[in-house]
Parts: sequence; structure tokens; C-alpha cells
Amino acid sequence: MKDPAQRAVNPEKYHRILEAAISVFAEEGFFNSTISRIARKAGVADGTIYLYFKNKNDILLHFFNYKTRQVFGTFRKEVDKAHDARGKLGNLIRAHLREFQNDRNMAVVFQAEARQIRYFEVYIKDLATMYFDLVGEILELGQKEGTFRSDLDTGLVKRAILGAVDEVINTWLHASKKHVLEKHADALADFFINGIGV
Amino acid sequence: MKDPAQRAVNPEKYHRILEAAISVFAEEGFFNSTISRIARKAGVADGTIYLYFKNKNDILLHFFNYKTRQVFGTFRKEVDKAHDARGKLGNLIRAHLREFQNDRNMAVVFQAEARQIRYFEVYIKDLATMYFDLVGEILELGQKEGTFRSDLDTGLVKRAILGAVDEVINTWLHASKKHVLEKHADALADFFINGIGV
Amino acid sequence: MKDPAQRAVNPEKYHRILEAAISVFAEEGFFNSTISRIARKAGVADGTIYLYFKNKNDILLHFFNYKTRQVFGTFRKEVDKAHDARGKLGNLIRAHLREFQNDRNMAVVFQAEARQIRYFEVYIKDLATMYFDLVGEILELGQKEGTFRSDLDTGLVKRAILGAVDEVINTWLHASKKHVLEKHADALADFFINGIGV
Amino acid sequence: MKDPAQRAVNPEKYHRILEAAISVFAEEGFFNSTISRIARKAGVADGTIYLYFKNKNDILLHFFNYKTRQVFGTFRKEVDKAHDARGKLGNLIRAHLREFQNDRNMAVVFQAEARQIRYFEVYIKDLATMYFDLVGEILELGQKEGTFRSDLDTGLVKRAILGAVDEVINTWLHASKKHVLEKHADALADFFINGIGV
DNA sequence: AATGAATGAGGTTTCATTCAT
DNA sequence: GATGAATGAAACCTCATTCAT
Repeated sequence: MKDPAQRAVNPEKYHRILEAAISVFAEEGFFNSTISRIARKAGVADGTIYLYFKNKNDILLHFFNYKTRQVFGTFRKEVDKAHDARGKLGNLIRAHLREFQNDRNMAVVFQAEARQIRYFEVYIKDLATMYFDLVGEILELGQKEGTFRSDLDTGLVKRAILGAVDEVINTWLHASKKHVLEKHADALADFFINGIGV
Repeated sequence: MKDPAQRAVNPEKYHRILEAAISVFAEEGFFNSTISRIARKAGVADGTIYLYFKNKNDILLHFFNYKTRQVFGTFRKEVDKAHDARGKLGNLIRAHLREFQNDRNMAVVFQAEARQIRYFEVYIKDLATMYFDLVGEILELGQKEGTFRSDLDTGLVKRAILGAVDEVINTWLHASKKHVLEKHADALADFFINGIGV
Repeated sequence: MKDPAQRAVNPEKYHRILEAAISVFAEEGFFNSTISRIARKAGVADGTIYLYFKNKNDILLHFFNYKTRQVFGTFRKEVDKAHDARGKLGNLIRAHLREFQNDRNMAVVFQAEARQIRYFEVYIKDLATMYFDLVGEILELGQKEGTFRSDLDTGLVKRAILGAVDEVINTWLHASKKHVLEKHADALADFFINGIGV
Repeated sequence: MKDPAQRAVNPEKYHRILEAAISVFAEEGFFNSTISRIARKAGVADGTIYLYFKNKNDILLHFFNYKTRQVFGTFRKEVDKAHDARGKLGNLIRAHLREFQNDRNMAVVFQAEARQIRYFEVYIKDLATMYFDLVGEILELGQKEGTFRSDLDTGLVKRAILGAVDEVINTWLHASKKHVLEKHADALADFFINGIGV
């Protein structure tokens, strides 16, 4: 009874439900989504959901947990490909934009529900935190390299960077014409590094 | 039947309900809030809510409409106090941080629900859009003055700036110790103008 | 507090409310009608209704009471104009059709709600009963005259006659093209007197 | 979401709910009946009702649809048993009285609510219409046989006959002592065929 | 493990009625 | 007497969750 996900034997079905759920959440929003609709979309019975997830909240939590790890793994890998701070920062931003562009449902749910999640128990170390840490490392490296200013409030700058990228994604999500999100990577990196001043 | 808010004659009660609603929304999230709880907090009967608002959604819409105008008015006024682009940008950021710091309930609801609102009919020109316009003006001015780079993707930069400030507020909201939000204004402005590069 | 209608001082307003109520009942049905709508249509405040009527049911009861007397008075007068049973019967049917044709709202409410009224306290001697008595008298007269058969189950025939006229009115009410109801009087009387057999 | 009755798999439960509903409707009237009361009487949970019916209206509609067909089937069969118009008419009237006598709840609901049903969408060809058609056929046959007058306004006579039988049933329903309804069949037929004139 | 019918708590909303003005 | 804002009971209905099969 502890963790249904443990008992569950069919990982394929687990993922099918998770995908169905996210796509329903993306369409309707978490609170307007029904278990029934998710079950139908996943091609399982309503009750089956509860063999894999504790309850509706749990689905969202699993999603965050799962996607967060997966996406963060990608980010980390991309960051590691470069060896200086500028390169790493650029790679992170590009990966960030690309990943969200490639999975629109995920993007919608992250944008719309991630801030609701605090109303649930937050036992997940969420993407934001891991992102902050990653940017923090890059900033430190840049300062060590001497390519980034040493007088930065890095705690603040980390958040500013995430927020900026986040809002660009958000705008893209709600734009009518779907331009290519990833192409903004360079301009964003340039903005972060050089600012808007002459 | 038209617009309950029109019929309603007691503006004091209208505001009491609105304030109560926002505080409940802030505590519980919009979807977990009940009319009953709002009514109790406002000191009115459940049915009374419906003399002033069409339904639960309508309360949130009224809030966005009302707060958006009010907050944006403040932003505009603060921006007008300065006469060069840097001064205006700094004033905007400072006002933004200050306003949200001064009304925590508003801040929570804006952060948590503003993105849900797209699931409703959005007939309001929302804060984000007005904010973008305001920053857009400042950027143009700065470019005209020669204090801001002329090679900016201003559409992108606008969004990045809002997103950055937004995320700083968001982090503050969920921090356990409540430091002073406004004190980050200078560091943020510095970040936007000079970037992180040496 | 006993009978609001006693307290009421403005008979003009009493009738205005009654008329408004009947027209709303006719449009929406009794149960779907609201006091608010009646009040608006009568041009009075909601609360004013309760100065003239005990409650919503009471309005319908007053209507039945009032209309019944009025309509029955007309019936009686028309019946009295003829001096033989056939003439009286013809006059009754004609008056019945004419009265309902002339006041469509009344007709609708009688048809749709009169059978619901048994769910209320029935302290009124309703139109049906008075109608039965009237037809009963005519039947007896005809039998005394020797123009009507003496082997009739008069109790049954009374009801059959009312029912027949009633259903003709009912069909007329729901017909799309509004022909003249009254013109069926002779055919109905002929049917009652001579039957359909050769 | 389509048609709950389709989804429902337990026909026994469907009928149990329908019967319970009709008996509650008969006791309280449609508008005064609550889903809760129906559910309790049917021995199911409130929510279960909605697995079988779209809503309260839908229950009534299903009843009319279902009972109408069933009762009309009986009428048709009885009419077919006789081969001349008089016999058919007599059989129809007798069947009509018998059916309603045998199912008092049905009778009450038909009498009290059938005219309310027009406030709902009426997608059913209702009993009245089918009845009219049946009587129409009998009248035509009688005229062809030469046993019924050829100068009848058959449209009118059809309605008169239904109305007459209907009102006899109605009176019976509200009478305190429950005599046998069916015994009026001959007198009614006699009245329709020979009229009241000598 | 999988199903999906059944449950029933709980939410939103309506509206007849009251009562302070 | 007239008003109409306020009340709050009560109804409908939804849907997450359970559990017998």
C-alpha cells in the first residue's frame, strides 16, 4: 500500500498513464482534469490508475520528479560539453529552450502547475533548485576564470537567469505563431553577459 | 442578471469580499478555495457573494482587473518620476518589488494563479502585457539616449526582464525568512544593464 | 400576518402582481418562475409581493380562486341566457372556449398547473367542481325536458364533457397556428348530443 | 458522457431507479422530488443515479418514452383484437382505463406532469399524439363501414375522446374511494357513439 | 493485475423569504 | 407601505476513490 509505483509491474503502462495525464493536464489544467479522462486517454480503467499512483496529486508529483531528473540530466550533460563558463551558460540556455520546445505538454504543465505544486507536499527537489545549483556552479567557475564579475550577488543572478529564460518560454507557449524557441539562446546569453548598457 | 457588480450597492462589502477571497486564494490556491470559506472570512452569507460576483471565477477576474490597473498605475507613476532610461528602469524594478512586498496576498495569487487564468476567458489586458509595453518604452528611450545598446532584441529583453524580476519575487515568497525584497532593486538593475561579464 | 391580502391597501397593485405572476407562470411554468421576475414584471420590489401574498404558492392559489369565480360567473350567466338544456349546453361550451381564448395566460396556467395544484392545500372549490355542478344541472334539466336520455351515468358524462372541452383547448394552446377556438363550439355540442354513431 | 443509459450495464438497477423515481414523482410532483429521495427509495447512492440518467429531467423523459411505448403497444394490440370500429373503440377505451388503473404511479405522473413536459425538450412523440392517430384510424374505419357519421370533424372528435377518457381517469385518481375505473368503459363508449340526446 | 460500477462527501449555486431602513 | 440587500437552506451534480469481481 506504501507506494503503488513499487507494486506496479508494468512500466510501460506506468509511462502510458503518466504521458496521458500530462497531456490532459496540459489541455485542461490539473484541477480541471479528471481521472476518468486520463484513464480513457491511457487506455486503462479508472481503477488501474490507483495501482500505479497513490492519487491524482501523486501523478503530478511523479511527473515533476521524473521529468525534472530527466531534463536536468540533459542540462548537466550539455553544460559538461563546454569547458569555460560562457560556453557552459550558453549550452544550458540552449538546452533549456530546446527541451521545452520539444515537449510542449511538459512545458505547459511546468509553466502552469509548477507554482501550484507548493500547495502539495513538496518532497521533490524541484527543477528550479537544481537549476539554481547548476547556474551557481557556472557563475563560480566564471568568476574563477575571471570572465564573470566578482561583485555579483550570485544568489540573485541565478534566479534572474532562470526567471528570464522561463518567461521567454512562457511567452512562446502562449504565442499564436510557433516560432523556433531555441533561436533565442544566443540573444539571451548575450543579454546575461553583456547587459543592455552600452 | 447583467453584472452582479453593477447591481451591488455596497462598495465596502464588495471590497471586503474581494480581499477575503484573495486571502483565501493565497492560502489555499484558487481551486481549493471554497465560497463558504470566503464568505465566512468576509463576514457575509454564502449567497451574498453572488450579489457581487457572477461566480468564483468572476472573483479572480475582478481581482486581476482591479489589481492590475492599480499596480500598473503605480508603476507608471514611478517610471515617470525619472527622466532618463536608467532612472526609469531602476524605478520600475524598485516599484515592482515594493508593491509585491507590500501586498503578500496579491503577490501569491499573481504568482500562483496568473497562469491559470488563461484557462478562463481572458478579456483583461494583463499585467504582463502592460509591463512589457512599459519596459519597451524605456528600452526605446535608452536607445535614443544612447545609453542602451542599439542591437537589442527588445521583444526578448522585455520578457527577460519581467521574468527575472518575477522569479526573484517568487523565490522571496517561498523563502522561510522574509528578508526585504526591495533591497534587490539595484543589483537587478545593475545585472540588466551591465550583465555578468567583466 | 394572517392574510396579507387583507392588509394590502392597494388593490390596483394586488392585481398588477397577480397578472404579472400569471404571465410569468405561463411563460416559465410555476416552478421555474421566480419571485424576482414576477416583481420586476409587476414593477414592484420583491419584498412587496409578500405584503399581498403569503408566499409563492399563495399567488397561484389566489389566481385559481379569483379566476375560477370570475370565469364561473361568466359561464353561469351564459348558461342562464338559454332556457332549454341544449341551448344551455351550447352556451356553456361556447363561453368556455371563448374565455380561454381571450386570456391565453390564464389558459396556459390552468392547463399546465391546475393538476399540480393538488400538491398544495386545496382549499378552493375549483373550477372543475363548479363546472361539474353546472353541467349536472343542465343534464338534469335535459332529462326532465325529455331532450336528454334518462339512462345516462351523469356523473361520468359531466366529467367526459369537461375533459373533452379541456383537451380541445389544450391542443389549441400547443398548436402553432392560432385558429379560432370558439368555432369548435357547435361541433362539440353536436358530438355530445348526437355522438358519432349514425 | 454520451448517454448514461447506454453506459449503464445493470438493467435491473436502471428499472429500479426508474420505478423509484416515478413513485416519488407521483407522491411529490416532479419539481418537489429530490434526487436524494429517489436514490434512497431505489436503494442506491445519489451519484449512482447519474450513471443511468443525465439528470432529473432525463429520468422523466425516459419514463415517458418507455411507458408511452409500452402502453401504446398494449392499446394497439387491444384495438387489433376487434374488427369493426365500435369494437375497436370499446377495446381502446377499456385498455386505456385498465392500464392506468393497474399502474397508479404512472397514471399520476402522466396526469400531473405530461403537460409540464413541454417545458423540457420534447423529442418524444407523446402518448397523446399516438392516441390521436389510433382514434383517427378507428374513426375512418367506422366511416368506411358506415357505422360512424361521415360529417364529423374527426380532428376535433379525436381530441374530445382522449380528453373525456383522460378526465375520467383524473377524477378517479383524486377520488377518495377507489372504485373500479374499467367499469366505465361501456358507458363512455356509449356516450361517444350515441351522445346524450334522445 | 485489471476493471469499472458504485459510492457519497462536498462544492457551487439558486432563490423564497425576511427585515432594517 | 415599500424596498431590495442579505440570508442560508437545500438542491443538483461531479468525481476521486474504493472494492467486488
